[in-house]
Amino acid sequence: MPPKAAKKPETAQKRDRTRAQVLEAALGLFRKRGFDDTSMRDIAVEAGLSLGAAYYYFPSKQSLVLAYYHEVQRAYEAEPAFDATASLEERLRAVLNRRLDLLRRDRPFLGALVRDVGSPDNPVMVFAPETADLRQRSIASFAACVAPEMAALPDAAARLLPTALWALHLVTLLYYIHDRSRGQARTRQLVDDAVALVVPAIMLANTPLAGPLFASVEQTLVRAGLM
Amino acid sequence: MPPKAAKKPETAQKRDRTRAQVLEAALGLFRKRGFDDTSMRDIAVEAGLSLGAAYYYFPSKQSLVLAYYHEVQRAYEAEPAFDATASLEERLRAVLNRRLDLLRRDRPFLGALVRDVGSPDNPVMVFAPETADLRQRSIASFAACVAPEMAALPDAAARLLPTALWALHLVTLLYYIHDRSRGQARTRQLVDDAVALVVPAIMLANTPLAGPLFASVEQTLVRAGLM
DNA sequence: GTCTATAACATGATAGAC
DNA sequence: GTCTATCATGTTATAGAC
Repeated sequence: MPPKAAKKPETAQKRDRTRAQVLEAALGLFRKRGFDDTSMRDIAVEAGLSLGAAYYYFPSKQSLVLAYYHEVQRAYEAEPAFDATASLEERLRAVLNRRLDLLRRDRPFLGALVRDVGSPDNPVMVFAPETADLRQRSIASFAACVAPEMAALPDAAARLLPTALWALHLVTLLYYIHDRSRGQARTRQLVDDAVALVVPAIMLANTPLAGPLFASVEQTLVRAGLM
Repeated sequence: MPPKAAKKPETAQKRDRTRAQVLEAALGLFRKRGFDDTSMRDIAVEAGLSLGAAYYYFPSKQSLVLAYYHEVQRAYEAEPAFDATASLEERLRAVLNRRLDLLRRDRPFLGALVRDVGSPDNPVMVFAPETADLRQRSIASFAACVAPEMAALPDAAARLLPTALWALHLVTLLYYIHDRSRGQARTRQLVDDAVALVVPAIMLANTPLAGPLFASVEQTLVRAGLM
């Protein structure tokens, strides 16, 4: 029998409920006052618990961030982001914009969440082993978006494409976080422009000249351990 | 007369000396024990000052990071990184490797320094207005490296090139920080590979087909306020 | 064994005296 | 300019309730 199996379902349910309460309290306060201006004590009070109890469920403030990431990815996967019969351009725009939509409410505190991108020791950073699962699921969702085109592409290009699109997604997110334009219109424009540039590039990957180029790029990334 | 002019040169000198002492103490401790394991109290003691006095010179721990950035850029500009008669490939490799060399001693704590990349409010982040001067100087140093080629390129491509190379530099730095291979050999390999990919791309920018492409890219970046 | 509460610690940062 | 005192907060230790 699995070691982590719940012996007492009711207990597990209570546990999950309390945990969800803490996360909910945290996100509510983050939205109202920002990440840095919300202390673990505030979160505990809001959740009706003591500080120690809050730490029992979330061993660090950053772990609340990780839980939030999971929540966002789950929400994304909950319903399809694009119409499979639409054009490549439309599908890409739909996916990238959907991700922005999902984060819209939380944009003011996203900056605090994604910090520590550069710290190799931080378990919550975008490239950490601890977030590999989320990363893979995110890349897979881009693969699903361009599945028809991937089938037609040369192998190396096809293997590169989903990760490349995920990287584009990260860039748009970073821009989104810093975007102070009304309704973040500039980010939406950037998405449109970037997609308009990327689509022809994907098509060009089918030309014979592009073959060796993509193979070289892939070799570089593989050598670097990035793929 | 300028408002910030030194009325009493001796005082200004002492001030600068004390400031330098604090920075020196901080960097020494960062190198020995890492950024997070060095407290402002440790730094103050090492510099022979009280905590409050240390904060008088550096209003935050992050401001020590900014001072460090300035120091590195100054060191880079102190002597030419490449031989102007060398090939484009050699020059690019020389510049990128030189920047890694300058940071080699401090690599273990670089991760802590570059964190907060995503926080719009952090004044020390790579894209903040407060670091615009450093960013411009860094981009300019790449422009100097490819000056001969820029003259031969179409306008849009020429304007894009230095910033693009600076972006490549940032990527190699991020990789360097996480690189645990012996002597960070993998980063050096990545630099070689990336330069080998980039140089032909720069040459291709001269073909008539590439003209509109670069113009589109530039328009996108300008629209986004990135150039 | 599962959960919760209280106390204490370390540290970044600030206020005010001199 | 420099110091001492103090605060706020992330985190840990520990004791005990159920």
